[in-house]
Amino acid sequence: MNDAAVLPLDAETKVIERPSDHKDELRLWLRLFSCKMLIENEIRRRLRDNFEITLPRFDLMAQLDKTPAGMKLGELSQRLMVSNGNITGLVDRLVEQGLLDRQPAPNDRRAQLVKLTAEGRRSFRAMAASHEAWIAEIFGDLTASEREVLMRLLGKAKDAARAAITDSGKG
Amino acid sequence: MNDAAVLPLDAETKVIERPSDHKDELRLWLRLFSCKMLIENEIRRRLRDNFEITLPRFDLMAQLDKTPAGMKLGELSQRLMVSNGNITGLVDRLVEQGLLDRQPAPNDRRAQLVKLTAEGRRSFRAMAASHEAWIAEIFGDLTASEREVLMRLLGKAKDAARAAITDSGKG
DNA sequence: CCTATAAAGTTCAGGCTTAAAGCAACGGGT
DNA sequence: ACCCGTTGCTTTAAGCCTGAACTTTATAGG
Repeated sequence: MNDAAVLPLDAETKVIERPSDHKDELRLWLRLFSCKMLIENEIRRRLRDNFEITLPRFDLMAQLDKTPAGMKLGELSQRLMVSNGNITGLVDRLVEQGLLDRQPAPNDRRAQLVKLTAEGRRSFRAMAASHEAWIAEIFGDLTASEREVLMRLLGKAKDAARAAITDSGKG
Repeated sequence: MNDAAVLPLDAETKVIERPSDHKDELRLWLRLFSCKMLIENEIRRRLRDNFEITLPRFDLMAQLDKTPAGMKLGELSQRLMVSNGNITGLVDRLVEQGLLDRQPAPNDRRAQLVKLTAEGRRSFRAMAASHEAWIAEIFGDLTASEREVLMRLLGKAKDAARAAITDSGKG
């Protein structure tokens, strides 16, 4: 997933002469992947070193911080794009840490509403400030307009991906 | 990590009036993340449904397919950007499946060389063809020049991230 | 040769993640 | 009221992943 792994095209994997291969799309995907991996690993390390928290827990708290009214577990699962059962365990651990609060949802005895506790919110806000600065630092070498273009193209890629997914009958 | 979670800026999280916050970098990161997640989940599903293989195993085999001479475990760990111990287990399972082959490295009794077996190579090549087509399908809505720009900007982001990481004394 | 340091892998505990199966509650149709 | 498909969540088994401690081998300096 590293450039060094992709760029040195040897004789076997030469791209040029083939009429309709798709090596460049593949390279784009690999670069997207490695870019994400690089940043994520660093953020994970800093969250651990500075706040002794894992990235998944931080991400979950970030979602909750945006919705003070609380969220249902299934909603969290959609936002974080992970499986149902994953959220159950993650919330369990955060509740045990005293950062989250589960309560029955009104009008639906199946569902639960999850919120940040006061401590959870305080704790998250402190971390979020640093986190935001780290991200800004990492993307600092890009100009505002480059960031804008990147944002737009990633949006387009995302839409295209979603279209490809529903076409293939994921539902 | 979904746009729906990011775009609806309510009163609390308004961006405009603040002079030097970094919400746009954050949104860029979130979009990169969700874009990767969307594609990865779909690829994982297709690999599973069509070939009964996991994404990490496929990725590892992809690295080995590029270097017929074989790779050391540490090299794999760097390329895939995952930890050492992770590779050990992944290789164990692939060897057990008969897709990989471990052998002692020449001139260094600590190291091992890992290669695809004949079956592993055959198996990978079959999967790789489909995989490449899927990626092309997913990125199909982007024009060649859009892909080129995206590639360049992601490269720049990657370099910037690497710089930020080594600056902070990761060594 | 001897020692110190570094490097390559492994092991371990703990946590993250998925897919699949299961349970309870909802809601529409009859 | 009853059935039935759906939804919200939990549970389980298996696999993925990390960080840290550890073993073995290599390498450099005396």
